[in-house]
Amino acid sequence: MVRAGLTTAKLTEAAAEMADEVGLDRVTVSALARHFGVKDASLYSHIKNLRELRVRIALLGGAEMTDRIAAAVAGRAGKDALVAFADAYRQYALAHPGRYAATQLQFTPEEITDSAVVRRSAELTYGMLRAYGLAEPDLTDAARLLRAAFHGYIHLELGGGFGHARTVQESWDRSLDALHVLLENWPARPDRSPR
Amino acid sequence: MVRAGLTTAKLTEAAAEMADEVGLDRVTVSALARHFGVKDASLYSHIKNLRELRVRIALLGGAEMTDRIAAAVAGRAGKDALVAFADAYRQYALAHPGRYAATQLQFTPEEITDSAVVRRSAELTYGMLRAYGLAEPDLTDAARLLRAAFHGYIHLELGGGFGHARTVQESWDRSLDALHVLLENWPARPDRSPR
DNA sequence: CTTAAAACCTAGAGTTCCTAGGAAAGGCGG
DNA sequence: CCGCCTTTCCTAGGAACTCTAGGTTTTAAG
Repeated sequence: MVRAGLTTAKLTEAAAEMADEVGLDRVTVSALARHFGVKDASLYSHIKNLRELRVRIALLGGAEMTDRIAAAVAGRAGKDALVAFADAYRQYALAHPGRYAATQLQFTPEEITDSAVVRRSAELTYGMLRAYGLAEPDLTDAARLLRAAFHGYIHLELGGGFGHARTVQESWDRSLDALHVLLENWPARPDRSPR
Repeated sequence: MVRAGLTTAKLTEAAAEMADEVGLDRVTVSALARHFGVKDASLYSHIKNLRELRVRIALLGGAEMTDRIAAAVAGRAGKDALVAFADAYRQYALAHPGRYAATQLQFTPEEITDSAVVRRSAELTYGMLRAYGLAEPDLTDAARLLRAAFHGYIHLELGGGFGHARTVQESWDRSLDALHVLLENWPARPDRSPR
């Protein structure tokens, strides 16, 4: 009998593909074992449990995504960089919804501490914002708002949360215009909180 | 033997409470049956399946949330309304993370068509934006960006996606300031797309 | 009191996650 | 070539969960 020759990497790749095709929640250990023509129990030599498999999908997706974004923003600044970042983000998420969904799981610190993905992603965001000349803590606030807007948009789009009257692409482009204007006119901080 | 006197409404309420306490994915039919001291199969007289239970949690959460938001924005306009809307949104989501998570499921059209929640939520958003004097399609674009930003912020906050150096509350307040400025200075539409 | 609906039950099929311990394949030194 | 050891994959099975089919008991209305 010829063996499947499984490795953790092969399992992760197949699981990621399956997640993109049928949805993350339908990636089960059983389904993955069936895909390789192998018994469920055989997978547990390569992964600790289902949770670990999902975290691996997330780390794979996160690394791929930051690679695409890094390539997109390279050599750009200001609005060019913002649009390139955002479009690369959105295109990856739409092309790989399962991997993207995995990146949105809640992680414990030890699940991601040894990974460079988080740090790299933060560096990219701050680099993209550099041209706008913001200083801390405005920089952090702006980065958080951007991340939230990007993720929220994708999440709503994937979930069908938008009607069809106006295409999402048009709204997305106009929202990026608006966010660019926002970053160029980031409001001055009040000396003390008026609220 | 005294009967539990189950109804669909009681099940939904208990399930929602359970979701807020232990997380939506740990709300199971079995756990709910145990909670009422009843066998699993007994619940299927009141709910069709687990999916329906989750949808009901979502509709309950959505209705409660729009009620809170409606009360918060009543009598306010402009930035007051924006801040009231956003704060009510965030406070509900943080106080009821399980219900809120349920509202983010992907629904089929027939699961929500008979519900007024979606329409009411849209009305609130457009009403809140009225003072900014936007016309379509800018109104739709702005509404989408706001929804995305709110949801993205909450999602990242609940998932622990933010570091602790700066409190989320501060960033949130500053982001609302920024969004207010943005809405007051929504960029003019280009006659033809320059991208 | 009768009766019919509603609430709850037993029994069981099928899926999934995961563990424990055993067998077989492949590579390595002798 | 051969024994040996690591890795890969297996059988067996427990526990939890979803859901169906069909029966029994409670409740309330006539």
